[in-house]
Amino acid sequence: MKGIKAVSRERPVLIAGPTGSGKSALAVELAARDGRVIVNADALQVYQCWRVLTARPSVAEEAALPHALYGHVGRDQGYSVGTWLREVALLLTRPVVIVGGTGLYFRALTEGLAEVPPVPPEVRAEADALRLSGQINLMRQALDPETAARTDLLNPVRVQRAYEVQRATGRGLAAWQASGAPPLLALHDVEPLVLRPSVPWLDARIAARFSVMLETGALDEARAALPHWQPDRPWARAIGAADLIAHLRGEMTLEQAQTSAILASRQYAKRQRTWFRTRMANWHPVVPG
RNA sequence: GCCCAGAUAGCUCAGUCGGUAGAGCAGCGGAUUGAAAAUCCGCGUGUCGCUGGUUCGAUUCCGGCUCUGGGCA
Repeated sequence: MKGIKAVSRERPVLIAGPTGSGKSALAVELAARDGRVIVNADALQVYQCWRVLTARPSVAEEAALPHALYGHVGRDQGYSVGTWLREVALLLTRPVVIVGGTGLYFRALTEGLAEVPPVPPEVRAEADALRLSGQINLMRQALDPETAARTDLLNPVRVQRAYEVQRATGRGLAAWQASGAPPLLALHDVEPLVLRPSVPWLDARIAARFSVMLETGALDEARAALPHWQPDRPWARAIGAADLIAHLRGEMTLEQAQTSAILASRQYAKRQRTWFRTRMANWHPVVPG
């Protein structure tokens, strides 16, 4: 890939990019050149149960160079930006290239994440019950004015998060977020790269990639996940997972599952593009292809 | 060849008792501080198949034509 020579050998490198844009290849190049550890910044590639479906590096690729935070989380373990950030902090003693597609993770890394105590499982369970029974209003009403003002009150999961923090800590989310924590890696101390492929180029890659996934075992992974399938769990949110499960259950043809998964990937890539465009405007753009 | 039903947004369709039309999906734009590959918000001009007629006015009613289903031969 062009322009790599200009990338500092000393500073940590961050690589963000939409799904299928070729981030991993770029990370490998820089890791090989500078002896960096490749650190995952993708919310789904942390799960052990998916490798092919989440386009995680292969066993051979993981063996060839040091990788961290890939496939190290079990189905039943909780995981979040906070968990990820704490894990990354422990890795920064070595040269790294942090690569992934999760904008929120990069945001937390370079702008800091408020230190909010963890929400106990019973509070989460209570809030889940409220959301699932459509009682968002009850949760909305429990918020303090400051928190309510900066929360998207039409978004159930945002309301639930604010409610959970209020309930668990007796303090509003806004108050917690006001005491901002310093970033682990400020933008001016790193080499921030963002891949910005053209839409047609990426669409073609996404479609081709899903075919390769099917040829290299995506269905086997889905088959293995089938007995444990719980659509609401974070690991089950991997794009294409629900479609392949539906196919294995005889609810749709493989072709339908493929079409649906490719569509979902394109829509995801679009959301990523929006994040990168508006929130990574000062990152260094790299055009692949 | 005849009969019936359709032809409206990229797709599937609704609707207009005649005053130039609207949903879902797709697409586009946006938000996004602990489930983020999640979740949420905003955006709808399209020869209403073509062509005559009636009418102040037709996508809407009438005739013809074309195409697509289905049926009868």
